[in-house]
Amino acid sequence: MRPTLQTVADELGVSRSTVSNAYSRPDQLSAELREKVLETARRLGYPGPHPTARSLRRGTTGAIGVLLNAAVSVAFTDPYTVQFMSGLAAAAERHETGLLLVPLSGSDDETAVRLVQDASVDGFCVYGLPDGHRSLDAVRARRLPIVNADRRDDDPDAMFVGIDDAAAARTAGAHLAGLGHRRIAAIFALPASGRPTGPVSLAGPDDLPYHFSRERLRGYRDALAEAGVGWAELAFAGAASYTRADGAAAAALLLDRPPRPTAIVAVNDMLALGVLDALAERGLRPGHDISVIGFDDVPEAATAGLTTVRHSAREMGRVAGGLLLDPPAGRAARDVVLPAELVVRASTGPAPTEGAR
Amino acid sequence: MRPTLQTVADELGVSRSTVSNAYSRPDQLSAELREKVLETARRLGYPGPHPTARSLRRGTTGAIGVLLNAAVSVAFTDPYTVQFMSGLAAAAERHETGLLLVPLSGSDDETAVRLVQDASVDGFCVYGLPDGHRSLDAVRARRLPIVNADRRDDDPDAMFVGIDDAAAARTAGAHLAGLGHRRIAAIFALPASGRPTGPVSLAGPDDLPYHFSRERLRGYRDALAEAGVGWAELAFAGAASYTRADGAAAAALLLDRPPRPTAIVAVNDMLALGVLDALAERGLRPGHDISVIGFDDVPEAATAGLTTVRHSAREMGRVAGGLLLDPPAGRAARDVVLPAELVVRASTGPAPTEGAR
DNA sequence: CCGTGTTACTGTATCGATCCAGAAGACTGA
DNA sequence: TCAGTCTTCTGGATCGATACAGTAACACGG
Repeated sequence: MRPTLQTVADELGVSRSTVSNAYSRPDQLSAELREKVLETARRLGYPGPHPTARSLRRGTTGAIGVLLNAAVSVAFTDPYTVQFMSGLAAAAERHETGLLLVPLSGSDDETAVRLVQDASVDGFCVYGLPDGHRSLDAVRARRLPIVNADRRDDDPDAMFVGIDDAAAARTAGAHLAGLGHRRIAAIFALPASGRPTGPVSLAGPDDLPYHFSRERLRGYRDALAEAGVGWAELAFAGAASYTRADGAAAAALLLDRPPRPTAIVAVNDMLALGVLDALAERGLRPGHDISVIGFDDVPEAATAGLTTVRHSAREMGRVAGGLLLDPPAGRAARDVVLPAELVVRASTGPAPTEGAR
Repeated sequence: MRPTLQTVADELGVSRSTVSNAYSRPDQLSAELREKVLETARRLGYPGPHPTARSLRRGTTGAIGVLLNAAVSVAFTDPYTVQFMSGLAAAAERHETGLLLVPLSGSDDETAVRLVQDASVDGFCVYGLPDGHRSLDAVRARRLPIVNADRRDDDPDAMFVGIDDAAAARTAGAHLAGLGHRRIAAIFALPASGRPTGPVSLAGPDDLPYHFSRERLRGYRDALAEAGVGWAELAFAGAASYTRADGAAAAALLLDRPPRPTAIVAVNDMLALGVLDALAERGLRPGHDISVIGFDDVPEAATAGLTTVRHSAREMGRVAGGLLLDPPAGRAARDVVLPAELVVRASTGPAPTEGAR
């Protein structure tokens, strides 16, 4: 039988409490006895206090749950997510805390809810889930600390970390407009509800289920409106996921049917890189024939010469972890807005003059 | 106060067991009563059975622990690890199981042990830890299922998944020898014991603390010995970590002091890609001036034209998860050796004739 | 020698569920 | 009709620890 505290206590003729204290509160017993206890434990093959039992009694688990928007298996291949996780992990390391990845992806709603309910964690980091995802109710029901990363919802108790997406997008939009672009298309992704990549009509940014996409599109809308380009004049394509391949597929639809836009904005870099792929396939020169703007400034963006909005996913992860593991007292401090800036690279340039090509 | 099973039971005038059954064993009570219980629970804001309490009673936690060799924060940036994790996550998803990342990196030995002891998991996947890592004893003491990925140790109970590293390396070594290479150097990494990247002398492969490095070097040794190249004729450089940058640094040491090798083999692709970087910096042509072989065939290897040994990290992760979550009956089936094959690309070519350059 | 502390350890209640033996009632078949 | 089975629900034991109040022993100042 697996040895327990009691086993060790009996062997030594001391009380269970004393053995427990030997592990968790060394100041509660003499150094000699403690040594004797630990030695006996070693001899009996007692691996130390049972983590689950300890968690139950203590009321804390030493782990935080991470809810990812995509399949864990996909998330790992997305550089932005990887950076975010890397920051989160750094924070967890500092607090000697584990990271429990909750695989929500393939699961139906019911399973997703159960997974959230069953997660032994002290708090949740919700990363990029679409609004209204079934698991969100389950998360709230747990009444644990929650930090939303790159997303906001109507939960007044949830903490937040992210950037001012709308403001950043406004800057990017102004940049485009300043270059003379008027025929502009936008690419975003829609949750994997089986919806195919394709052109869509969009009454307004509010129709998008992802907070960051929504805000970013809102920023573009405002900036372009200021330049005299109305919402109705924009073209849209919805990708099936936030991946490069789907970005390329979405771009293809925009490029292959007239009127061809002079600029394409994507709500993140992966989609934008896909756009560049689609341009390359067609022999179109980014920044000359068609301007492209991404968002996030993942490492590949620099290599590809992609104009984008730079902010630090890693820092965001770090802050998210900090908020969960060491929540600041003030309510205001639980809402962290990180800086972001437009990085102009070769993928944007003056709009080609009408009929020049 | 947070509602418990009892709260719901009292409200409804039924027993605690019945409420429990409503959640966990629907066949044990009538559909109507179950609906009433769930409805009451919803009304009271009861989030479902407490995961920790349930785990304690049931004896299972619904999560598996992952011990990574590097800082979690670094691991996420290594493509091979990412692929492995992606496979592991896929397996976890299928079994509705969480993945608990145990951040061992920055921690001193004592902390590492505590983290392992405190992890609420049903099993451990040990991935690429160096032999003798302190946490390994702690893992064994837990007496949980263990699967070693890409590593073997002397624990007879541990399961295994990996490839036949030595055989694969032998094939690669034969390839090099067949191309006429005789002045050959090898690059590997040493655990982050503060040891700097630098040239080292190595009595034999056995001195390496990483199983896979050891085996791979062993394979090269055998193949080269067969071609008449003795161990003493080989040059070595130890990198501080398995990263591209450290690979480049290690390669620099080999390239900048005569006699310059005609071929450099690295125990993984990241180091090898670093070697290519170092070559590029010096205007040396891989496959002409210097041949380079990696190991793993990460996606970047194809782009870089790197000759390497292909095997699937993703599949390995998947198998590791399967072994943990659904252990096969037979002892033999708990030792899975996946296929691997040499992929010859542009980075290897005939050895330059002496003094040709 | 008493009162007050301090140190070192014990014992019981408790964390929040699940398990399992068993009871009560309904149903079945001969 | 009555034993036997099924369905539905109950109650107590239990998982393995920690918290906290309490006790005994010893020290120390006055």
